Amino acid sequence: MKKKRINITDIANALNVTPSTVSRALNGGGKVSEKKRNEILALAKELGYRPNPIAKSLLENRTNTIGLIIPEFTHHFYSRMLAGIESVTSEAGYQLLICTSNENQAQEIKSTQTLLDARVDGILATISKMNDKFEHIQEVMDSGTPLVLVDRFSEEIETPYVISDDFKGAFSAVDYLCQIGCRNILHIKGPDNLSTTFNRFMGYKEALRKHEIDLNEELVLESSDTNLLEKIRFCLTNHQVDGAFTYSDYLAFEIYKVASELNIPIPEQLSVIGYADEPISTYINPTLSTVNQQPFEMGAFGANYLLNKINNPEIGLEIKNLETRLVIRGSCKGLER
Amino acid sequence: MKKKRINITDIANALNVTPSTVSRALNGGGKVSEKKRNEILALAKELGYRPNPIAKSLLENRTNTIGLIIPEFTHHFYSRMLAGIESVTSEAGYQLLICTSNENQAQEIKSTQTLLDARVDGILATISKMNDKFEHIQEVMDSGTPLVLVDRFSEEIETPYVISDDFKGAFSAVDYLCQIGCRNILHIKGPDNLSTTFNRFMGYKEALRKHEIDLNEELVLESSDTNLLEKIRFCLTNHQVDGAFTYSDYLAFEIYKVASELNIPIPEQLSVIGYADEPISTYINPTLSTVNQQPFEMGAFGANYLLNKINNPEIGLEIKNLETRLVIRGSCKGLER
DNA sequence: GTATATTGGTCAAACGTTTGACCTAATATC
DNA sequence: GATATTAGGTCAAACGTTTGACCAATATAC
Repeated sequence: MKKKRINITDIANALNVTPSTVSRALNGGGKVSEKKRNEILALAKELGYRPNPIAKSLLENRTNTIGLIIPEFTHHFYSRMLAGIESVTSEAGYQLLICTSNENQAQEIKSTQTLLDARVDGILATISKMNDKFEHIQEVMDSGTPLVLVDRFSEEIETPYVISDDFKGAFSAVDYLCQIGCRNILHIKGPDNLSTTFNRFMGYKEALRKHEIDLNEELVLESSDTNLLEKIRFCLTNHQVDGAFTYSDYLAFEIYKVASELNIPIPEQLSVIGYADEPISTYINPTLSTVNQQPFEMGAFGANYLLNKINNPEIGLEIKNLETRLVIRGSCKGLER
Repeated sequence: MKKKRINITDIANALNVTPSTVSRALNGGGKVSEKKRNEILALAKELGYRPNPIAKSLLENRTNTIGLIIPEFTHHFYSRMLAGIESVTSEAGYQLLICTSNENQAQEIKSTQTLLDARVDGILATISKMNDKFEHIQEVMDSGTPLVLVDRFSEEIETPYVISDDFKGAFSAVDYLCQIGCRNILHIKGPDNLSTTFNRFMGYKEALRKHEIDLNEELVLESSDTNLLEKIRFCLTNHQVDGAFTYSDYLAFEIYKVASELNIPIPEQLSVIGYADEPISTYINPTLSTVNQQPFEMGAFGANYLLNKINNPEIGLEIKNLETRLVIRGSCKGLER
């Protein structure tokens, strides 16, 4: 059974003043003599008074809470993002109400409803992979609740975004591969319909163009392909592939698998760069070069952005493209030779 | 600017009834004619009425929110645990307020304060690694807020626990190593002062005892040792080590490193079992055998336990020891041979 | 035909806090 | 000495909801 918390009226009664006076004493709003104020402060401290934020919320129509919707907890990327978000919100004295969508639109809809019902002051969300309906997002925007979307972009929703610069990230990776001498660079694309898939592919193409390498369509594979391993095997065998850039680190591991099978040494004969900088990358042999998306910074930036928007509702819609960081490890030849 | 939400009084005014009637109509508490109820329900739906949980909280002295304190987001174990917790709380219609301690006691203290201030209905926490003060935990208990601790145990705190059965987990691993014929089994202990470290070590010893193998103190190393690699090297070279059981998967990778250096083939000459079933384990070569602690189930169980305790405050203090699951992969010889 | 129960509602308090409006006594201004 | 100002408070409404107490009208029981 919850113990009764002492409240402002208890203090008021004990000192024969009104709750208003106690409130003003505690919040420093003039109108109370130095003597009374000290008495009140002392008693409040002694009794361990802590204001009830619920009463305050009801009155002020704000909860000091921000709502978060993420697709999953279990991906390292989202964990780091979450850590970044939490570091900012907790510092700013905001609480964090968390929901998952499990990449499931129905659950995402339910989550937005939950957060709106809870009267959060703002929402930070990563839309789920499978999305074709946007009414629930529109409803959030219509409600006047500040909304910032992170990580994934959708043309259909006009709101501030904080995303990672996939184009530049991919470009930097493939540019590096070209610089170390790769000429036949394989690319494995991500899931269809994701802006990230598209942008990384564009970055790949742009880097090839910069180095005057013709795009070879046969070297572009789809991760969704059911016999992806087969296709990789075919490419490695027949196209003198000397470099590979994959949509994710996990896809890079598929390349490792086939390369090891075919006795193609990495990095001597094949340089590989993945994407996301999964922790696994440093444990695998050889350690995997990759593009770090700085998810912590992304979360932190998004949270700051949202807090800003909460306090300055007139802030417009902006798309913030965060820098990535190319991390070169054992899976690539070095630059100097 | 937040749009005004329509409330019970708006509906009441529109239909010329009192808020009480609307409330009773919505909550089905008799005393309202079928006709009026339908009118009210229809209008509520049309206007998109959603009850304000804050007002309800103030009145009922419960928030339908449970608070969570975890040491980190970024460990796979805690991510999974979090997922388990969320699956239960969201299903039960509870919200989740999340804080991190960053394994830092000061922050843990701040977090408990935050959660108590927020008037959460219960707290689920994993105490931070470094803990010597317990007043803040005591304060939670004194406040009458139901508390369930997960993952880590401390003798100093008397409250329900949901922990993983480290003793049995370790026992099953070492028992397996013995069964496949290992006789000189190395163990690397975890951080001092952690109950998990102690219990896993006890499980290791008990399994040796079962198989009538004398404990060789020289085969027991400390992960905190600054020249751990050196020590492993010494053991592998001089003690004919044929099995290894480590406090964590990461420590197992240290063994991989030294074994590869010394050209000791795994699993032919050395079988290795780690602990925690990090996702990395299936990507490393050879894939690592390990003890899965079922963190998702742990989180789910803890959350269920807490919800139960919230609704039945008289529930006593129990220590629930969850089963682990031994996962045998490429780093161990098979049972039949 | 009176007493009683039932139906369908209203009223007001309560939850804890803040805040504008008001009040009184003392002090300052001229 | 009359008036204005100030300091130090009090009062009550407000936030949105629930709920026990009350009430009037109708239906039921005898």
